[in-house]
Amino acid sequence: MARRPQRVTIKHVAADAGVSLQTVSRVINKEPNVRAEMAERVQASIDRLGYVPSIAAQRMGGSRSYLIVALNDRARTIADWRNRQGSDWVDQMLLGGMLTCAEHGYRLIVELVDTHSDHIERELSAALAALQPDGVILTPPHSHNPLITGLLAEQNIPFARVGSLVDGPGFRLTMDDQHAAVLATEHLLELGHRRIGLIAGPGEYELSGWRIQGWRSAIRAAGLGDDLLAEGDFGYDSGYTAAEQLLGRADPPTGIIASSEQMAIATLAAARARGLDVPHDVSLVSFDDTPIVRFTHPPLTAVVQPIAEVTARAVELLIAAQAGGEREGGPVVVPAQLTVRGSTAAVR
Amino acid sequence: MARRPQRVTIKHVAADAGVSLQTVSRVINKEPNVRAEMAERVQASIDRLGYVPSIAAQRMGGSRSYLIVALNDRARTIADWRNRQGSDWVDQMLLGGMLTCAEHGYRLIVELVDTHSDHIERELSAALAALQPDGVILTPPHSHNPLITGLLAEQNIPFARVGSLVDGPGFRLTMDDQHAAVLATEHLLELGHRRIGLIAGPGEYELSGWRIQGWRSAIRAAGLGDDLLAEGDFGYDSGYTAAEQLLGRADPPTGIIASSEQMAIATLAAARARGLDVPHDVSLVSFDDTPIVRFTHPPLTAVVQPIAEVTARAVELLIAAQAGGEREGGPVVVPAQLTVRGSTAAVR
DNA sequence: TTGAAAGCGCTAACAC
DNA sequence: GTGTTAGCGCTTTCAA
Repeated sequence: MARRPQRVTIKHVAADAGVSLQTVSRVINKEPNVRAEMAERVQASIDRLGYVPSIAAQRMGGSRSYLIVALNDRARTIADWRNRQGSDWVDQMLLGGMLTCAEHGYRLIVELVDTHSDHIERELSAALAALQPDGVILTPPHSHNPLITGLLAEQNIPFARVGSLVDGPGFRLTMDDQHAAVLATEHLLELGHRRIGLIAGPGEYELSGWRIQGWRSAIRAAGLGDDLLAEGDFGYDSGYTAAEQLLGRADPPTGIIASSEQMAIATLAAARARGLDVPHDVSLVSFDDTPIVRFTHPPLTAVVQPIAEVTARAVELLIAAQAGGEREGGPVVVPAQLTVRGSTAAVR
Repeated sequence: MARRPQRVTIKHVAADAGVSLQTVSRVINKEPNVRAEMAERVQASIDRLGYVPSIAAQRMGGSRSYLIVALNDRARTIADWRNRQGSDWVDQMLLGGMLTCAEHGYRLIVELVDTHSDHIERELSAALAALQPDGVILTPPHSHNPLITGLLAEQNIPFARVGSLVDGPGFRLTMDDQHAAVLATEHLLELGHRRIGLIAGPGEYELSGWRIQGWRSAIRAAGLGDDLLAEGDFGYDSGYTAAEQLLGRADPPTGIIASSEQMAIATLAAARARGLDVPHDVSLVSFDDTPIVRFTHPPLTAVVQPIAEVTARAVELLIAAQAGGEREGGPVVVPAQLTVRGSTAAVR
């Protein structure tokens, strides 16, 4: 490959504007202590020459890298992709994260790491060393992994923990899963259901517990028992098993809330296999509003998780932290909502 | 924010191994002219210290940036995302691109640019200046945009053109849309259909033409007429209109091939609105095997486009080009396949 | 085969 | 307010 052509550098701008490098640098970084008139002149040169700073050079100079890393679970992400079932989590993260990054001159880089790997620290350290990101977004189940959070804290890299509320360093963001579970449960209660089951996610995810709490509190507030609980791993097979377990009881639920899209469609299939009609024999709520759940028959009532928005907020927090804003306070909550579709109906 | 802690740099490794910086650099970059014994010693130090080179510094030193940019159409990508209908194109690109990048120590960065913008060159130049990627992947309709390809060629940045066959610089990759259209058409012919319509994509996409050619050649080979042609813009509304147009004819098709997921589900809806049963009154083939088309009723027979694999191949070509391999020759073809589902049946 | 010197583009720290 | 100096971590010369 031939060498790259001559780039426009800060030097060219400085020469063009007849000022020092430093002044140009100040203008680029919107620092104070530059006369407006001077700033304008420099900006004019920048525009004329079409100068854009190299982020590699900026990073080398000791400033930011303008890179934010989104860390996802490798196994789950790849599995979802291969299925082409796109839990669409990554898609939504990319949307929210990347657009917000772009607004601030940052880029988002998606990285996958093994959750259950003993060399997780090495993998993460390598990524941090290579990229030197200005911030990291952690998604469950990484969000509360002390190996990860510890490393990040130690290296003084701002990070956001999505879906985690346990104490510790890092910004915390949630979609208020507990409240979302309450919404879903109350929706079924209002339709007259008295036996409402929950297929929870794996205990390794904090949000699995929150959803159980929300479901339980709503159930109890209605004076009902909370024994219709099963657990899956978010995957289809486990959802099918859990649904069978619930539907096979002597007192089966008339309404089921499934903690993931895959478990919801598995429940749909399990109900159908038993000759049960959804929604008339069993109502079903999915905890994920993916493209798929809107095209099943019937389309599923679902908890809409604002993944894109949460990621956008995470990016903003990280960039603000970079800029020196030492935000403190509680977690950022972007509440999920319930979208009612054909899979829930009044109890027969 | 406090400063970052001391990183492990090439200096530490050099000191640890008792060699010069240059020797370490040679080992990192697997250059020849290093005695095996020496290389081993240096590698041992690298491993022990957990050293990973900074890509910013590598880039500054005049070497690669280890970054590959995937350029997508802003408006379409955002619209798809917002719908949460994920044409899942970006998802699949990210999968294929990012995993392959990771294998070679590269990262993939997704960038969005406006296709129909007059400042497209400025947008692109800015991204190139900031990131200095080692390669760029162009997706339709950017793949044959001379403003873009010209700029890239001029700056000597290797790039891959997905879904474009027109002459010019850059690697060309296709999923053999023409053949895919033949497959879809022949499938319908084998089912006994004699009136097979095509809802083509917009002419601005090269692949729209290829699909028309494939459909036409198969139709003609069967001795049939090729007048059942309508055009959409890949979106739902245009697909609905096109479907109405075809189905409203005096001699409506008994089989329709739609050039996108959205146009396929629009056709499904249009058929249903006319009281037509799919597949018994009209058979339907989608040109995109997204999560959604497998959950419509009936699930759609679809052309499966190997987006992830094409992107993976593109990444490999770009990295090889970086390394000096001046590959020449024809386009890389990763053929699409047909998956038969419930939306196609023998003609009644 | 190895090492020393210079420089990539930018910013921090300091001087003016 | 503005300019000067030094240096980030690495790779490219070039010399040994």
